[in-house]
Amino acid sequence: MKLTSKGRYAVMALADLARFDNINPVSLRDISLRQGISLDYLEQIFSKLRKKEIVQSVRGIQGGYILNKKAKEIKLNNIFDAVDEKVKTVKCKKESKKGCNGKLTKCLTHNLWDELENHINNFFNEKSLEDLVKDNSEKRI
Amino acid sequence: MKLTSKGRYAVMALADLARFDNINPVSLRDISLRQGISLDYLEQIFSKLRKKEIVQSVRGIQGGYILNKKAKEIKLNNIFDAVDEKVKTVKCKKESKKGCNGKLTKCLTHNLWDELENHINNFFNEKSLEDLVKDNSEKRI
DNA sequence: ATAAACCTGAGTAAAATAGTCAAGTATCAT
DNA sequence: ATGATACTTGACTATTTTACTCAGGTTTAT
Ligand code: FES
Ligand code: FES
Repeated sequence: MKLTSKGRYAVMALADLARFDNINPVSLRDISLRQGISLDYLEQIFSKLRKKEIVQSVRGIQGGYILNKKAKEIKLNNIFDAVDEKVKTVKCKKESKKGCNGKLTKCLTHNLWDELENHINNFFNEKSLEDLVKDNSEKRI
Repeated sequence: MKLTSKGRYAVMALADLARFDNINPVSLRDISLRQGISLDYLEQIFSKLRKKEIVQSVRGIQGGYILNKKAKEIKLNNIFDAVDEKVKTVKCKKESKKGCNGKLTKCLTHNLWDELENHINNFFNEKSLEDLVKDNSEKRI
């Protein structure tokens, strides 16, 4: 059970963006340099974030990205969703009537994994970008 | 973020074992048939479970495996540990002084991932095999 | 005009996963 | 004794996923 780079970098990059987007758009190049993430990879990630309306782009020179909502309103959940980092614990298709064994009953562990999935998603639903930035600025004092 | 087969099958197999180990050892062949898990794969898994003293083996005809502790005392945590299904959310080495960026400070998101890791592990620490079996026998009534 | 920066899609190397395969050894029922 | 059952071990491999890279655009401030 591990976090993938895509999810990790998306959150990292947005945390960076949230800290610096006060006045001007933030360029991916800057984020790339500050966070040590490949520029090409960032572009992939931000393309998805833009499509899900988490960020807005500003083209041209001096351009970059800005948050499309308040940091408080951007939950980790939204970010993960945008970059397709999904929490998947059950093996069966949830909406299907069939269990992972192909039978009509759910397997012995289905409920357990389902609980786990909820447990993890609760965490992601509660944490916002703001929490992240706050947490870090507090630490810097 | 997903669960791997190894972890999933380990828990599935042990849940099966916990339900049937009243009198006789349970053979992997039976578990394989009931749960639809490849016998060869089960052998890999149970080898690890035995080394971590979660199950005991009984060789020869009519042999199989039995739980080495009460179902109540076997936490998901122990199982996952045994089969090397580890929860890994931070990118850096935890004990290292360096962050994932190579710098001496931890990255913006380090604390977040650490919290997440704890959050997930709490779940695994609380759930026991007994919970699983109970949950399922209740459902069957 | 030109350089900074966004935008898009394809392609690929490496790692992890999810097994399979082969060749044993121990024990028990008969 | 002996054959069948079932555990034991280690190597091997196909598939999938991940984590990028690369190449070629388009937009816009200066
Ligand atoms: S995970 Fe849903 S039935 Fe097994
Ligand atoms: S994850 Fe620990 S420093 Fe980035």
